[in-house]
Amino acid sequence: MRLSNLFFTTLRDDPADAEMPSHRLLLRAGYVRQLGAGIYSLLPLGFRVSKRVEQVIREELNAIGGQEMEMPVVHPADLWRESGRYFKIGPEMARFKDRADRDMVLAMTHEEVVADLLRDIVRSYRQLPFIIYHFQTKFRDEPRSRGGLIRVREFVMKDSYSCDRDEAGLDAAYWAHHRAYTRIFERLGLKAIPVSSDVGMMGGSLAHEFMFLHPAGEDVLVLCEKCDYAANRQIAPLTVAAPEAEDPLPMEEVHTPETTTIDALATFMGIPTSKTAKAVFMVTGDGRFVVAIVRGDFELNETKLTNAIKATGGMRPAQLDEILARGMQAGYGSPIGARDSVVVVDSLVAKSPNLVAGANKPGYHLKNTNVGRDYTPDVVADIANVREGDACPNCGSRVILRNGIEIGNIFKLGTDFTVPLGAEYLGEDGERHPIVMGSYGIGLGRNVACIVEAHHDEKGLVWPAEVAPYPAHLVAIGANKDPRVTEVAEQLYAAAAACGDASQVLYDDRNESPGVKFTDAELLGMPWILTVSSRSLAAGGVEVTERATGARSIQSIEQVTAFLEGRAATPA
RNA sequence: CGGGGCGUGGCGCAGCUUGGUAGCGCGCAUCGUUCGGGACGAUGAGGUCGGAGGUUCAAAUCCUCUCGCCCCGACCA
Repeated sequence: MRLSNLFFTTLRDDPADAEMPSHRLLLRAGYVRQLGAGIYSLLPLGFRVSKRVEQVIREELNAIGGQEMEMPVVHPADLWRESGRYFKIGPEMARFKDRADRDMVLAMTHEEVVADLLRDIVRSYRQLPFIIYHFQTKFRDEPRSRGGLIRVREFVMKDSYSCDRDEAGLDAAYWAHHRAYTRIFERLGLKAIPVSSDVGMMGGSLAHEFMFLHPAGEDVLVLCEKCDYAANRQIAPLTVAAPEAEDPLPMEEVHTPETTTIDALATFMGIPTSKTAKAVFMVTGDGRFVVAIVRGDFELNETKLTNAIKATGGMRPAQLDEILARGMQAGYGSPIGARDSVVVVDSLVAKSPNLVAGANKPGYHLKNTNVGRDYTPDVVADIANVREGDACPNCGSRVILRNGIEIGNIFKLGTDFTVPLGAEYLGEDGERHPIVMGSYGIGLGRNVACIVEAHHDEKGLVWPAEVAPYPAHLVAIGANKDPRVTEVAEQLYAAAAACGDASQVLYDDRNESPGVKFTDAELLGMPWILTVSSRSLAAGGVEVTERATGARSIQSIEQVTAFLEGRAATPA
């Protein structure tokens, strides 16, 4: 491809809106353009990267027996009513009516469509198992998109679905995906850590997320310093030992002015935060008011809380008036005196004697509160966040916390969709059984962005060869001074073009100064920069620069030609 | 949804406080010179100042409403 003809432009200045390197560089180098919040166009260069990522995924999924197909983006709402998700999912699902006034939705994912196809097509156990997948657009109206391409509302995802006779089959398909994902991320140049994760709105019994470590990641991972334990903090169990038993002391109200935070309270009382109980007021999506009690030295884990009380529709912090309406007091909140509420107490609180809790009265706390004696929780469960340095649930060593970006996930769905939709097969035993499903996703754009996060420098993009839009960037310098430069450059370009894909090389044939061409070549980030100039010709051929290392050498025209024709792995 | 910020030519920005003919850098076009690290000169094109309403003799500037985008949080896979 000649740069003089490529649909792109590079920007000298950083766009004001772009903060993350991936966002900034992909905009500046002319790979993508933003259309709206969380909605992007892929320009030809960006599209080629995306297609190459797609190809890596395709190859590895085909290798585990995946069959590629395509499912629609627009679905009848009835299908989502059948699974129940039409009612469970909030405004993040786009809903509209067609001209005949039928309710329609934009696909957020495709479990329903798969289950619908299964009930239509699968009759016998002989047709199982199989894995189907597609690359398709999803729309999720996230309340907030951020970080450029990392978190968008419209995106292409590879989603695959395993369909099995039983749990054992699902298990095999699940781990086959696990292995395929490991190979995919390796090939993409992404260090991906598989972590155990919450099953979330997908339901199911087992799930892993493949995480790319990044400070801007929205998930917190719990990683063991010693062993290979790795989990999303949303589900990492708390392993903190119960404090030593104490005799319960009489409960006592104390005046504690202006101590609306745990820190202020602990300082005022002269006690460690671990001797306090913190009340967090939440409202569930299904309308319940929750008083969650964790120890003062811990934070509430909303995912654990959600699971502990089987809340649907998520959870939000309660508003002040909602708290007051139930006779409780923000800043001095307490389970004692809670009414019209679900009281959920963290397991560790239940084992910690004589804690200082709020009195539900401004300026007052209660000393020596004890679960069971002073109040009776509706639920006792592990609802607190693991902290850095806590003990690993696996080996007991210290855990560390890191932020991560989810670049892929695998879920054991089981029969969560096939039962409600009636996707069954007739087994060898002559009985009807629901098909057992798994669901596995990888977001293309997010992976592209993470590849950039992992592979760039101050000059620009540095694509791994596996996903680079072109293997090489050919730069002609001083073409109007020395006709041989044009001659050789054109000859190299023709050699690349002649071997099938006319796009083996990006050829900067523009009438630009050397500085512009070099700067753009580095910004665009092809793995090899091939410079033809009077100087290189005098030295015996083409100057070959490896983008990643900056290593330069002069190579013969024959050698470079062999590379461009695919006969040599590298030009140097 | 809460908090904060920003909308002025393709990109980055000034002008707004104190109303008075819309500016700068880069980019773009043409010509010439240049050609191994974002060249130089000359000439030129390009903007309903996000939108609507209002105040005023006069609005980019003041007021009201509204739309959009970014960041933090809530939220979400």
